[in-house]
Amino acid sequence: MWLSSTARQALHAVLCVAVFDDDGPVRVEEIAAATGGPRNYLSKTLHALARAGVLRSTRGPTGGFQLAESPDAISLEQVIAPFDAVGERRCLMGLPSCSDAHPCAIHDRWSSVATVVEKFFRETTVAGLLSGNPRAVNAARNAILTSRRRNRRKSDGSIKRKT
Amino acid sequence: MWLSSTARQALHAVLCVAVFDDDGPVRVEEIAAATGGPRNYLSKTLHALARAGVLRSTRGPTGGFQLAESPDAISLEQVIAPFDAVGERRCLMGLPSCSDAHPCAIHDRWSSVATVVEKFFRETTVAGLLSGNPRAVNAARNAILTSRRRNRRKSDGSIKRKT
DNA sequence: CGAATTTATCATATTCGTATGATGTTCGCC
DNA sequence: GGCGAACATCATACGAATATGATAAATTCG
Repeated sequence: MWLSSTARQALHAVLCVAVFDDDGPVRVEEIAAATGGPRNYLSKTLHALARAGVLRSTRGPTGGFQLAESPDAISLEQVIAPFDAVGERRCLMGLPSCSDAHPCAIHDRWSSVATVVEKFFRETTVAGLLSGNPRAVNAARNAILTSRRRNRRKSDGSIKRKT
Repeated sequence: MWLSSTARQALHAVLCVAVFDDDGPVRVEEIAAATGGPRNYLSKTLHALARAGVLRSTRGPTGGFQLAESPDAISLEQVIAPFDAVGERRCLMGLPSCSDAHPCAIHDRWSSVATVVEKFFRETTVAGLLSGNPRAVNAARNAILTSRRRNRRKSDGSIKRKT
């Protein structure tokens, strides 16, 4: 039950990137340090998010990952979709013939619950997360910042455009 | 997302057994035929359900699986628990420190959704499934019955106690 | 241009859920 | 008791998700 490990990493990574939106790209190394995930596997995950149109990647020095769109245009479903099919509802017992027309014994009761879950992922946006809990957002910022401090990034603080 | 393959098999199997409650035990072979699942793996799954106190198994001829308790005393969570930890809520992003006291950026919004899901599995009972959709229940009965007819079980119809 | 930096990608390993086949164990019945 | 039916269990295999390490490709900057 619940999300796969990769989908969780993806959500966490997108939050890390979103927190630094308008401050230039965030590197894989920094995200890996902040989330504790494996670096190269994370790279693959982030690349998939870029292909999905959620992130934008730039290579070379000063490179990294940024949001591809405005935070309020990115739903959690978009972030999770490449790794975990949260959109397509399936029969709780795996019956292939189960549908609204030919419901299994659990279908009706489960449908109303599944609808709530799907609605959550579809309607919750990255912007919603950012505005929801300032303390958690600051914690994410700090995780990235300490990673930068450790590695003495040349461009520390100089790329910032907004704050 | 959603249930593991094994948990789905378990749900389906319990439904098959429940449909024949009071009609004597149902054999693994019959359940496998009805669900299309692999026989020995199903055996293992059913055994786990027996250990969990959901089913009762008897060996030898006339053996098979029965419900261990009354259908209204068995929740879907009990059926799923041995295979899929649906009870323990986890942080959507995998943060180990995430809790009500130290919520992550998604925690609060997600909690209310997760509560609905957990409540569903905790409060929906096997009896509820049986009473919910007579046509689906009949379909399950027939799947087992045709399996019996194919194998010409000696005790066909002779064990029935109620209907 | 050349060196440094960073993402992209490939080949391979590990782990876990799932599945298979063979064999052991218990039970009912003659 | 002995035979056959049924669950129990073990050894093994397969595949997908996850992870690792090495290498390629792109970009910046001096």
